[in-house]
Amino acid sequence: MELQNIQEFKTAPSIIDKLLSTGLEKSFSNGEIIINENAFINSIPIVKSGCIKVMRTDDDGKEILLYYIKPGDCCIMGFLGSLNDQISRIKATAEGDTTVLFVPVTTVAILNREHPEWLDYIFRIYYKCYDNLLEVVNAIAFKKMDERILASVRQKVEMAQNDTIFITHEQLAIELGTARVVVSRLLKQMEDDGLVILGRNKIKLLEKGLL
Amino acid sequence: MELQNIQEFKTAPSIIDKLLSTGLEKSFSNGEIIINENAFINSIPIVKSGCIKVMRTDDDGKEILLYYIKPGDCCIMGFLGSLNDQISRIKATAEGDTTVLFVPVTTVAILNREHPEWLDYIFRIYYKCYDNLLEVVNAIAFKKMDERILASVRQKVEMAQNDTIFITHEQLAIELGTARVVVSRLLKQMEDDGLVILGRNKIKLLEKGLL
DNA sequence: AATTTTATGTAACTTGTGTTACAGAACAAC
DNA sequence: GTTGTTCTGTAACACAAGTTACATAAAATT
Repeated sequence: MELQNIQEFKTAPSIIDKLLSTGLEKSFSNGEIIINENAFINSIPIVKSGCIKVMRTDDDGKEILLYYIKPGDCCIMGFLGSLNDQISRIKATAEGDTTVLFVPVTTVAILNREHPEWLDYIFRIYYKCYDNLLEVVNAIAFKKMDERILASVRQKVEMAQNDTIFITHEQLAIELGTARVVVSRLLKQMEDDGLVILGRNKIKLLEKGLL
Repeated sequence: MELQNIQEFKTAPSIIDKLLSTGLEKSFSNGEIIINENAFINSIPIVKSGCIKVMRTDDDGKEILLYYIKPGDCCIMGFLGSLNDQISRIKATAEGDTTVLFVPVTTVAILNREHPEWLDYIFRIYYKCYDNLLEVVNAIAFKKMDERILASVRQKVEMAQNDTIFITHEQLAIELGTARVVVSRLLKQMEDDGLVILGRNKIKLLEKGLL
């Protein structure tokens, strides 16, 4: 995904010039930390390729997955935190090999002022993140763990564009904020129900599990 | 709270003029619905006095409290939803007598373009809401119900600036997305532990409950 | 091949929360 | 005062999820 493909920038190529000329491109391999919890942020990461996984970490080390940032999107929390001179309350890691363009806040300040298309972009991404977060709240508050596991597997299958995903129960448990045994137990149940087929380090989603 | 007191507007009184000349002021009494779930939004509510309570409603009618919008703040989700021609996924009601200035999206579009101070305002509020939501996620995911009840009571005590709040267990239960019996049970436990004193329709927070 | 590490399966148990049901208390309406 | 309504207290139970403990299986390392 190149920046040219971001819908708001198509009519304003000068935005892209500004981003590329002042931004710093950086690559990360799977699992690498991009933004640490409690890190001070002074630039905004725009995903060029790959994917960023955004987690919230509790004071006592428990984590939970918030959402993924896909190519063409940016980490809006980084954006806002930097504007408000705040510290990040989230942890962002690379999901697969990922290339990120870090845009300094000084550039953002200029773009805010001079390019309405940039604002359209920011507001669109913000809405998306916010909406995602609301879904997370809803899921944690009202859904049972088996539903949440299935939803998570479905999402990963869709992202991988492959009915088989490669992940351990432990990793899934961390993302969902629960314990490994719980995930193993429920996945086994789902296998008995014909929703998935399990293997070491992999989960295959069957047609029945698609809906 | 008059708009003059919003920090970003102090150096840009023309924003206030624009808001007042195009906005529509409306008053609500306690509990009245300001934005309905699934309502289409075409204006942004800025709270002048009182307070707006923002809840998320599940498909099957279950609710959970997201946050409060206090005087000088605005409902950012309404803002974004309107920009993206989206439908509201939240329900906003008046918490006590509340006066709201509804600013049409057309005005917002102009302000975005012409007044950097307006953007500063929007971004500040946005950050605040986002941060609030993250705290909600954290609470639901990792805190036990008794902690959440106590936190809720503390928040209400602070907002009321009075150690006694007037609320039924049922109302508290709805806000926390649980059942009334659960709240009654845990509150009673908290009373036994000397954290609160209970009465019909009221909860008094004791010093021991403050920390 | 033998050993170690990592991932999974399973059982037994605890705990927190949701559910149902009902009784009594406080309050409001008549 | 009597009646009806709303709120709270409590008990008994159901169930989802967390916890501990250990066995087995698969992969990696030596």
